[in-house]
Amino acid sequence: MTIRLYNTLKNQKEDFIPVCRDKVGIYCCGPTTYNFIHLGNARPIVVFDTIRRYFMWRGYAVDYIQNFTDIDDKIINRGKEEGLSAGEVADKYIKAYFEDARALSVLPASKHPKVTEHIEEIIAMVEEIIAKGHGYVSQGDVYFDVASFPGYGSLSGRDLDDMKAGARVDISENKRSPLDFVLWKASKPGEPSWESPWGKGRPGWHIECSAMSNKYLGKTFDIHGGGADLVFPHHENEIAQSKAATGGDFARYWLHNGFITVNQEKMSKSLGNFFLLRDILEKFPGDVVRYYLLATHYRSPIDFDDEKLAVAQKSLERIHNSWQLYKEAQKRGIPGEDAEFSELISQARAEFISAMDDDFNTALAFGVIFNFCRELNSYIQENPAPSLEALEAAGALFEDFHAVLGVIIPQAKEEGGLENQLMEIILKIRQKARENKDWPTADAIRDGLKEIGIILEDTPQGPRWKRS
RNA sequence: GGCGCCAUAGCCAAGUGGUAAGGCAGAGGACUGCAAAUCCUUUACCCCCAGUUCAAAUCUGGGUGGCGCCUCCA
Repeated sequence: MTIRLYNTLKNQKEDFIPVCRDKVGIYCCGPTTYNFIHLGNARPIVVFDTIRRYFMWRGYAVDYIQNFTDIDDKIINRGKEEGLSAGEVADKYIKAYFEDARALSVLPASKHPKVTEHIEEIIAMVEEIIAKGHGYVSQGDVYFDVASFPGYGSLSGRDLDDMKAGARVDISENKRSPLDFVLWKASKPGEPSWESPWGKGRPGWHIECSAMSNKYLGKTFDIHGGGADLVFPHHENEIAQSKAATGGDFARYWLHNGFITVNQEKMSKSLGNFFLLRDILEKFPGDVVRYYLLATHYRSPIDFDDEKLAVAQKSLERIHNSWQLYKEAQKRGIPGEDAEFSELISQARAEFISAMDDDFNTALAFGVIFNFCRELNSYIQENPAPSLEALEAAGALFEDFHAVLGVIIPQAKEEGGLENQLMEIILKIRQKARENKDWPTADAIRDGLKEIGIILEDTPQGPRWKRS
């Protein structure tokens, strides 16, 4: 079975064939570090983390590169507002990025290269582009000569004439054509700058990804990911630069995630309708946010509001409850196998793989998981002495789901020593009351606990509690 | 003006030719002192019109509605 994925380059699903057997190289455009990330930024981070995890789980050695754009006009401006240097702004938000990513169970990339640490490579690539006749110097700036590159527009499916017709391209006297874009930008006095053959300046907005992907993944690699709004011009320009400079194929497969909208409008910084991830995380746990992002296929748009997260939380609880029931069933399991139930487990695993193989259909995969949970719950409920072997297989399947999706197994409760001891005493007293059919006392304890944020449930296996 | 995407139950959301996954909400039932959790049952002819086909939510054409990109943007 092969993994199929939707390639923006061809506008269709294709079988995934890696450049190098059993290895996958993925480059994903990371954030520009001038602010905390918002929910819209979080989507590609979670989506491509999941895709990366799936490849790993399927046995590929994955090289996953996600950059930080740590020098840029917006960072410089932000520094002026906050009274910090550009470097300090970048450091601050890179640190914040890792905190946010961890909350969403996003694994660190194989490498997180920064633009400012790859100026040498960038300059070398710009020189190469000029040497091959695709770039030109003008007033200390270096531009890419779009007309010199025949394939320009193939990713975004547009042709040069159409774009010229649109009056929204930046007109600059330094450029030969309005479509040409900056490779190297002369710096203004007081701005961060680096020495180059063309004078002091800094990299243009697209060259960094070409230079860094080339350094870490080579001139031809497997997958390039990012948000759909990067298709044009960012990714189009990357293709032009990279192919012009290296002569390689650059990325074989281009994957793009859809947007998050608010009231049917794109969530974006320019519209001001964005929600910072850290604000959302104050109201909802990270795994709920991650589940919410993965409950819809990655290419579809998602509309956001608080209720959606509340629904996501309830849905995810269903999975977590099933995990809890499984843990409890383990305690009363008996050695031996159960062929019928084991068959259901392998079926669920096969369905999960088939869903994920089909362009990483996490929405379908969750459907498989919910079905599996129902079957497992039934099995546990109907069998006073469930098969340990079957339960072990079920647990392994949960672990597998979790390895890919990252939200299946609830985060372990902290071992609050005193809290646990107190709860033990309280539950013992309440149990006495229940035995005496003193329902008012039993209910008063349960209600009282609820008020301080502890949910108590009486299950056939005894009382169970958790912090709400 | 150019290019592209989407339209499935009260809400969310899979499904891209063979007669509609899943979640939330709702209704009924089992279990329970009650509640929760869990289980069982139950809720859709897939925006409209025309066409292709033995067969279409799924393909084609037209229409309506919504969105995105073409400028920094995940």
